[in-house]
Amino acid sequence: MTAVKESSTNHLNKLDAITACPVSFTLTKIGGRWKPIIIFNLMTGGKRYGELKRAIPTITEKMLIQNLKELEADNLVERIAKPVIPPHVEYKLSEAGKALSPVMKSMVDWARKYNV
Amino acid sequence: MTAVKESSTNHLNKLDAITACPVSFTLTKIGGRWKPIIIFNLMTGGKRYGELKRAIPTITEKMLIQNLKELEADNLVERIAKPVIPPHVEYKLSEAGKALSPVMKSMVDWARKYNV
DNA sequence: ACAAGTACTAACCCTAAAGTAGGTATCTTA
DNA sequence: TAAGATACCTACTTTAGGGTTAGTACTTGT
Repeated sequence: MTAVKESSTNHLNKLDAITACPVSFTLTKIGGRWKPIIIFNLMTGGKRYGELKRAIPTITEKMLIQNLKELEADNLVERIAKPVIPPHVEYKLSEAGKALSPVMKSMVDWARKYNV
Repeated sequence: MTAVKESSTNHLNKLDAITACPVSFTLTKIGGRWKPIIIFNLMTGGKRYGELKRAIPTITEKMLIQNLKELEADNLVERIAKPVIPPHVEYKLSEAGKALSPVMKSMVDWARKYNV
């Protein structure tokens, strides 16, 4: 999906961090510009591709599916496609995805207390 | 410190995310390759520059001070320099920095439950 | 016949984050 | 006199994340 140079120090350090530090591991799953926002939007229930797109107006379609695919590959999100025309695809949080809510909540609490 | 193109869509989207989503805000403070690791190392108490460097062998000096400076600018870390030769500088978590421990803990818990 | 709605895909480019390689100052100790 | 210890700094290069633009398939409504 995104070409990665597996021999680069950059990549090796990343792997190191992920395996050595659980926080880093979690961050690779929910980090990035869009994942927290997508997950947040799915917290209130499953949504169609188009609904997500409208809910997050500034995201491009490329970023939206790319992130959805990654979340799906990481088993944080389930994709439910109904074989109809026009397509009907719903994305919803998996168990692991829902289990992120305490993580998100603690971050929100911290942000509210210590922002500016 | 790091030249930023303020007019880029990339940058604008980032600002959007930070202001709209508290999770994104928190992630800008503790995200990246090294910050979680540095913070984790400071959780057990203040440490000198050199101690941190030895505790995180794969980090380069550039990345170490760069991240320490950012953490300091964000008031997550305090820098205490004793005016002696050779220099003696200690870094310790601020109140806001210590307050991250529930955030880190929830991430660790999630990682332990849902990794692989 | 053509636009609209749906959920994507692929090619390409730009930039911020990370890494590489070198240098600085001051004092103590050998 | 020169090496070692300490905490940095600067210029440069590489990598990966994000953005832009265009196009796909299939059917319904006009």
